[in-house]
Order: sequence, then C-alpha cells, then structure tokens
Amino acid sequence: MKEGMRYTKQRLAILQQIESSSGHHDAESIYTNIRAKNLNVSRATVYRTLDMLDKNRLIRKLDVGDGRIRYESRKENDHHDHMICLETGDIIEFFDEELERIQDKIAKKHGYKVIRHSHQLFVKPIK
Amino acid sequence: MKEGMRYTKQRLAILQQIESSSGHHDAESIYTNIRAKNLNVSRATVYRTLDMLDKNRLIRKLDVGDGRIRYESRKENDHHDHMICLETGDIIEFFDEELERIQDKIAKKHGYKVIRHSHQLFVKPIK
DNA sequence: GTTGTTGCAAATACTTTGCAACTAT
DNA sequence: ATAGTTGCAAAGTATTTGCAACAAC
Repeated sequence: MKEGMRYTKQRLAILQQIESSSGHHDAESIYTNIRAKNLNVSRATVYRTLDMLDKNRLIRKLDVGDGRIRYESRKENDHHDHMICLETGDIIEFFDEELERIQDKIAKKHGYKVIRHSHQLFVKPIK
Repeated sequence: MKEGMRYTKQRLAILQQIESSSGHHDAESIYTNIRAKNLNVSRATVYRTLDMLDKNRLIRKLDVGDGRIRYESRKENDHHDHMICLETGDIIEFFDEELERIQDKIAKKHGYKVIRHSHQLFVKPIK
C-alpha cells in the first residue's frame, strides 16, 4: 500500500475475501461473508476499501451491467475480459492478444491511447 | 411497434428526443427536455418507455459505467462501440469488422454464441 | 499524540413499482 | 368498452458521505 496507509483488520479481511476464491465478488457478498466469520465490518468500510484497493491496483473492478459492481483478484495478474451467459449467469474469462492490439490501433487512429477498457460478451450456449 | 402497443404522445416525444440529436441521452435529460417543451411526461414513463423501446430494438441501450444509462438512436442502424475520453467525457463511436469476427470466434471456442456485447475503451488524448 | 480509518445512520442517485385515473384503439 | 398507458408518490437498490469514536503508527 502507499505511504500513510494503514493495515487494518478490515482491509485485510476484504482483500483476503476477494483473493480467497478467484471469483467475481460484489460488495454485499464480501460484507456478508466477512460478518459470517464474526469479523466486524460495515458496508461503508467495504465500499471505501474496495474503491481504494481498486485505485491502488490490488484488485480489479468489473461492471457487468446488472447494477452491482464486481471485484476480482489481481494475484494472477493476467488481464482478461468476460463473457456472461444470459441463461445461467455464469461468468467466463477470456483473453485474446489480437483483440488488445486492435483496440490500441483504433484508439490511436482517433488520437487517443487506451487507459483501460471494458469488454463483455453476453452469450448463450450453442444449441 | 408490436401488436397491442399504443402510440401515445409520451412515447413519440421520447423517441423523437432520442432521434433528434444522434447523441447519447440519459433518462433525466430526456425527461427535462420534453418538459421544457411543455409536454407532459413523468420520470416513470420515461424509464418505462426507454426500456420498452430498447426491448423492441427502436433504440440502443448503452452502459458507460458511470451509473447513468445512455440511449441512442438506431435510425442509422450501423452497429458501433464507444470510446470514452477520461479527460473530457467525450463519447466517440467506433466500429471494426475484425473485432466483431474475433468476438464470435472466442465465444464459439467456449461453446457459446454472442447475443450482444458491450465494448468500451476508456482513453486519453495522446500527448 | 497525530492522522488515517471505522461504524453508524442519514443522504444520495438512479431506477422501479402499485395503483387508480386516463386514453388509444 | 377494454386493455394498454400514464402520473404520482412511495419503495427499492446500490452506493456515498458527515462526523464522532477509535486504532495504527
């Protein structure tokens, strides 16, 4: 963490919670899971901490478009995008080198550089 | 529109509002602009109508990730994605054939077909 | 001891909903 | 006439904020 920041049990618990499962966690489930372990946190702290962890690039923020923001670990810091199954709600991760390259090319053509991107495929199983 | 649906002045006003400017409108500005013309609408109707217009593919829904959903016309029904400038908030449209092709390929590889997708580049001007 | 952090409760922002009144067909 | 649509106000959901108490350094 950066200068002047403190390691509190709440922060560690939140980070652990996210790194525990390599899944896609939302604020409420993080809050509930920590409380279930009889550790004390408030929703306010969860939200504030998630924001701070994201800004410090310790976790990754993920807007699936359903009104609840998800967060995932950056431990295996392989960048990837997501495919969301419209029938089951499953979230599948994917990565494609070419896709990344094309994005940069498009931005450049317009005089911009890509800082980050959000790319989701909403899919259904074949057949 | 589909069977059993009615043309009301509210619906037409909302659709016109969106088609008036080929921009990226949010619910609140649509509501305000219609009211400014002394036409009567409620926010409830705006939200209900936007939802219905999107489902009927008369407009396109667009989640920029800032908490306010945008809607755009489908009149020139060229599909495109968006690039959002982090410095100015400008929204630039782009389309790339290859990008589309790769997305389908990726989904297929996992046993899915793409129903729709959401692809945004968050960018900054070069230099 | 100082400064960052927390918990609480209240506030905010956007969107949705129940229901009775209304209106397009 | 009747079924779809509207407006209102209340409710809902996710998130943010002010502030006094508290804990890390």
